[in-house]
Amino acid sequence: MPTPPLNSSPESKSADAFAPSREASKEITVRFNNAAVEEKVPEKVNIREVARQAGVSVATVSMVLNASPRISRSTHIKVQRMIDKMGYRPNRLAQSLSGRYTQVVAVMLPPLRHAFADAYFGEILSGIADRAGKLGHKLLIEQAKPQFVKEGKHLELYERRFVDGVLCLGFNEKHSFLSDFAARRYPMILVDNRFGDNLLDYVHCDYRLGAQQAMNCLLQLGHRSIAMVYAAPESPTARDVVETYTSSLVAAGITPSEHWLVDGCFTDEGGAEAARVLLSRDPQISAILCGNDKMALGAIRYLTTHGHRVPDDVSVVGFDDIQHLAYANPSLTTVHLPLYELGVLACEKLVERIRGKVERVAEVLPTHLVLRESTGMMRSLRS
Amino acid sequence: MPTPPLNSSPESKSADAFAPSREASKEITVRFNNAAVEEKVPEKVNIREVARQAGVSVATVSMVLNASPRISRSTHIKVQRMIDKMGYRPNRLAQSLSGRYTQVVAVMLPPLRHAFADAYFGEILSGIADRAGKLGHKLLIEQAKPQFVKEGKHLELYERRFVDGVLCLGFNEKHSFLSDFAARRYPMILVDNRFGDNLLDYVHCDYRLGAQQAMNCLLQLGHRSIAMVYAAPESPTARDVVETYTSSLVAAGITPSEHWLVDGCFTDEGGAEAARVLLSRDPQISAILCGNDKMALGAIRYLTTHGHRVPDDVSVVGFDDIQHLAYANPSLTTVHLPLYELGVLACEKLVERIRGKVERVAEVLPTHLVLRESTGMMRSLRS
DNA sequence: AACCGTTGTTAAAACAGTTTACCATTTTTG
DNA sequence: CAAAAATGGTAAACTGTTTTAACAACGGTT
Repeated sequence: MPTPPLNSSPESKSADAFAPSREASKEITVRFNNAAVEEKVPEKVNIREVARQAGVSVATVSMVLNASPRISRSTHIKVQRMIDKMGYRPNRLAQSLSGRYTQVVAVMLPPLRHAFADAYFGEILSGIADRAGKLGHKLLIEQAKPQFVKEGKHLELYERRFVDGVLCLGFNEKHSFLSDFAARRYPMILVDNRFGDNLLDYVHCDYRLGAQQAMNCLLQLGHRSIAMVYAAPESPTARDVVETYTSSLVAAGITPSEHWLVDGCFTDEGGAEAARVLLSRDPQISAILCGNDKMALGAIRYLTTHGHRVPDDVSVVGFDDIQHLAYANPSLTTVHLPLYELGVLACEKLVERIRGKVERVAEVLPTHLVLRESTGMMRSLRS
Repeated sequence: MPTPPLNSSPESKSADAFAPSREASKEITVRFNNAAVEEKVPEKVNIREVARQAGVSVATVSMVLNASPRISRSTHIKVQRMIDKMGYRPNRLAQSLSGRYTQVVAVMLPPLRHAFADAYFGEILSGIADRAGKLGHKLLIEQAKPQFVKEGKHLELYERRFVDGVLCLGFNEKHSFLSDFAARRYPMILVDNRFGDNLLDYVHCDYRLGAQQAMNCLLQLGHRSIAMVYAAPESPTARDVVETYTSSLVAAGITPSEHWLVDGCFTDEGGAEAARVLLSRDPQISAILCGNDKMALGAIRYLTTHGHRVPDDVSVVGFDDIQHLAYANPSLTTVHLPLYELGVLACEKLVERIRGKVERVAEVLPTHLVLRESTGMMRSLRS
């Protein structure tokens, strides 16, 4: 028995907040039953029927529904009352067919086995879902399996009018099919990355700033031999981190060494292996900057189980600030990425783009460093 | 820099498999460009236009699209060729409006802060997404926030024709609004739980079997003082585990003690705290059965940091078998829940229910125990 | 030769809304 | 007080499909 059902959740507020919902759902039941009683067969109540019962035209009901200013107050009330009485709900297939928008947004995830269970994606998704809900949009999720792209289903999303726009999470420059969207001017925003050619709309965290914050911290603590576990060099934002790492060293008068750079594949195990390789290459290393928290955790696990104390011997800094890691031992100093906010922003901008309010989306969100226990002063400087 | 983008993924197969997609998307580009060249303004090509160009009626094109046997081979080919040439894609809003189904299924998650980043939900979701894709269905995700339910949006999902059916993950008997679905005969399947009144369709893992497997293991290892960290007593499947735990003890001639039962709230920290409480109540306890892996991990963390060796002093068994935990130290013995398969089955059954092929869904999937390092023989029995 | 059953196709009627052009009333303006 | 403008509402066209009933054309029976 898995994951906390509502009421046993840590934030019991959401559990309490749920209580009224039961009454609410009862109320709805009552309302629907009333409708059923009054009209014997309320099956399939449509706008025409409402218009007839209210003694107005179909156009009038439609305008009431859309709060058109051309309808007088009295008519509005009369029609609205009938709508409520009959329990009428406009069919959104018909609305979208005749109207301009579907009010649906797709989220595309990469074809990783655990894409749906990922803390990083999950945090962004939460932001997207919350904002989409507020904007009255529904969310469609797709995993961009090779087959899916091969059959052109990503374009079908628009062309068959499933959605108005797409948010793409976890992709990088190698996924060139993303350019198909831009080529057809279909609204699409790349989330937490960008393309080198800058033709795609994007919204991402300021990885340069984040890397700078992490490096400033380590340098101020007196570290000179600072290694880095990177990943996914095909991702521009990932390259930002490596470049900033290197230039920070140079700016501090330190000569970067190729021996200090290892690919950790963004995974737990990759991070552990990277730590092993780094220390075997250069035992002087006293700090490691990791491209994400998972790799940082792997590195810490390797270090602590192989006679290196963290942070006494080696300091470790991560990237992401994913949940449930604040409790790790030692807890992880990491660059906090505003992923929830990023999701919110991405969704907001996408809708603006769909509505034609903006032509181009290119936003960058600031990061900040969260100081915890995995970093400490350079050995030689401690009193 | 988060979660592995495709190509740096551990299963590099999916990365390789992705390569062809780029060519595929290019091909599509080419095809669309051709269409554009041939017809100047291919904007909004619809079935009427295809019919005109092909010299047949609209009905004929529709029947070709739906592979009706009433269309002759020659006509079929002629029309299909025109469809391809014009790059025509049927508008699915119109299709659904006129037809019976939307071909969309909703997944409803509880309003937990990290519902989208949860390993347990994620695994089920993967199964659902894969099967939905194969069945030609799209997936809509909703979080059942209190406000959402209060406004009756869960019913709107059907009534405004957003979806044909709903899968509900992570809910229990306290969420009585779920009964609204059954009351209206809207297709809905409760995933990995059931309701006491048995009025709701469900698909869940065999928690009794799982608990039995875990208990058999511990009893065979010689343990007599076996505690249990449960959670969410309002969940019938969670109760299954507690009941089986108790009856197993009785069957083994052991008198269950209330001191052996603590609520761990399904969380990491809850599990740690529960372990503390248990051992303070009864230091004799030599084994702990936990209602999920998170709590088991928390318990192990507490034990190992407080002078109890796992499994030498205390054995721990979890429930779920979530990924990335096989590498924990010590690795966790746990009851494997077939969550991916559960998702597949749930989706499959929901579609059958939608199509009227079945009246009722009530399926249970078997579990199995995964033996790892967190369990061992009772101290006194070791040689 | 009149009748019947296939076979393949079509016109027209759903499906359920939005939007536009137009038409009466009123109200305001010159 | 007539003309112009504003107000409130409506009929009809439109969105893009599926489905049904009807209908030719044709070969095969009596």
